[in-house]
Amino acid sequence: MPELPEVEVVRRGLADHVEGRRLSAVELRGARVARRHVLGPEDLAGRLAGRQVSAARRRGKYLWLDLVEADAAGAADAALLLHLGMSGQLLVEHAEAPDEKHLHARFTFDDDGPELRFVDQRTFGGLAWSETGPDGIPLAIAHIAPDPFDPAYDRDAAVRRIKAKGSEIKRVLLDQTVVSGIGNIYADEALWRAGIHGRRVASTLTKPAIARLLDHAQDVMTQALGEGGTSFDALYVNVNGASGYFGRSLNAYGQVGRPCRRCGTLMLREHFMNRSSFFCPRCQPRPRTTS
DNA sequence: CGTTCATCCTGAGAGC
DNA sequence: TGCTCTCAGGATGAAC
Repeated sequence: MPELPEVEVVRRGLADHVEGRRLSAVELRGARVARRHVLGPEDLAGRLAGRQVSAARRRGKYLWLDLVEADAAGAADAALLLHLGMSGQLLVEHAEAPDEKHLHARFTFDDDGPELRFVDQRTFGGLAWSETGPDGIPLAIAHIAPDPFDPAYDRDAAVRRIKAKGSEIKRVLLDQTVVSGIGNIYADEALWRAGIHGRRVASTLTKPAIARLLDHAQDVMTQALGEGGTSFDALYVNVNGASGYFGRSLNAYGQVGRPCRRCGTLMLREHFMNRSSFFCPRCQPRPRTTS
């Protein structure tokens, strides 16, 4: 659900509200939310209690809280990894607020401040403990490529990898091991801006075209972040429960039947990987061969 | 090895 | 109203 801009909005909220605070207790409801933690929810809660949050960080759509022993000065060597999945929310709330229907985790701190809650209707998201590598990235997400805003992002290297792929370009954009952070909305937006149909085979694109496509993806995510992210409903909110406004600026995603904002041709929708793709048939001509 | 697909869930909205 | 069906901002492991 949330893609890079929406996750970054959440990260900033975490940085504002939990950095520097010391966890007193973590309540985990049900086994599913911590299913990635093989030792079980009790073990996870035990590891977290007493730890201090030194930073809220992000790579692609993954979030994590760097954890240190209370008042320690050294670099974090462990992290609480968080993923919002399709419907996850992290909310900063007072303890008196009634529990949400799909509340899966409650983090309380050893101060008088508000608690942090993980709420997730579908529970595709979840929490896990991870050691941190020498580069500061949790080992559990070592397979996730840098996103376009990461200092480690190497656009030319990404272009070369994409150029070598025989898959359709939209699949490659969604592949988090190539470039992370791009999901279904921003893939469609970037393809529309670049005038490329998602079913084009990646290797048939020129390297300059691939580079432009990646830059469009970066640009559209920058703009979305500037408007607080994209939200169509109350599911996609920041830590204070507020929605972003980029939905009004979408040119492709969800625009089926409306005129293309560039050429006026009616936008189309097609099924793709058990979801949908939206495109302009004139600006983004479908390749002759579909595979 | 790389690639594709089904699957995990709940709820909203459409159509009958 | 209520039922059935489709669809949803994602990632993963199993199967080829």
